[in-house]
Amino acid sequence: MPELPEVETYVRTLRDGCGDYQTSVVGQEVHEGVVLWPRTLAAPSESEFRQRIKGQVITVLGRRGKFLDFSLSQDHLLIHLRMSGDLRLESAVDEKHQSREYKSHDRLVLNFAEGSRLVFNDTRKFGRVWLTADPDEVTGVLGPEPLDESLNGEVFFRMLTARGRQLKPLLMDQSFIAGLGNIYTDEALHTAKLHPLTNSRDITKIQAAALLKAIRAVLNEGIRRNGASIDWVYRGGEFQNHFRVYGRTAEACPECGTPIERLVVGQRGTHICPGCQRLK
DNA sequence: CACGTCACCTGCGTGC
DNA sequence: TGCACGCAGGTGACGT
Repeated sequence: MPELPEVETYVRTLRDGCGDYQTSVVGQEVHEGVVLWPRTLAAPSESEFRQRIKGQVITVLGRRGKFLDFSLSQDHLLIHLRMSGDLRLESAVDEKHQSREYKSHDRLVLNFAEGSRLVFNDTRKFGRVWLTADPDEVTGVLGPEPLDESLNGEVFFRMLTARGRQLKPLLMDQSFIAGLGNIYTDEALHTAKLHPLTNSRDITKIQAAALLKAIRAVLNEGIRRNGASIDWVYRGGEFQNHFRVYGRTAEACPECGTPIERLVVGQRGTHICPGCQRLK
């Protein structure tokens, strides 16, 4: 499900409070960790997880690529939502949660000392959670953050031309750049007027700068619109109402009016405007 | 190193 | 109505 903007939205919501529940996970002491679907826990073992997380306090909530990074007193709790993961914070005073019931597809729960709880729900069971003293063991392989100022057109040009790969799979490779998924990659390539099959080695310096600018533009717009909500999983975002190409097969390109085409690249549905995005 | 294929999972929409 | 099929925001393990 989520790409960088959706994960960023979760982080901000959990950190700063949401809707009728104006509280933060930051400062919460974990009273108990409950594992409902064991494979959700990538590491450590379930027994060690429960023992080790008890009593730790959440001090900082951040994001690295598509990972949520909860800094705890001693460890880091890393969560990757993959395709269908969802997080919800339930208040201790919320009547309907007093029974402490679980919803279908709830996989892992953190019960906080003050009575509220954070629940990880994941229909497709692809999501994973890590508890580790060294988050680099998990996120160390990630490429740079696309919104990080230290990444500039010059650096990005060198990164692209150092490889000889199709642009779309390369942009979706988290070790190349962190946070882009199927939606934002299609949107960024369209904005930069680049075909997804273009070889990264053939990119000019100008095109590299334009692509980085496009990536940042679509990510920032996604964040500003609270992410994209498609289907039944993630609610609240509205970026899905502003897609230029993603999921708009046969509709008119907002730039030139040409019908948008769907192709498959690296097993993923890919949307392009054949007028704007030419393959040389 | 680049790329294709399958696996991991569940649920929804479509067409017969 | 039932049912097969294709599709879905992600990633990792293989084989070529």
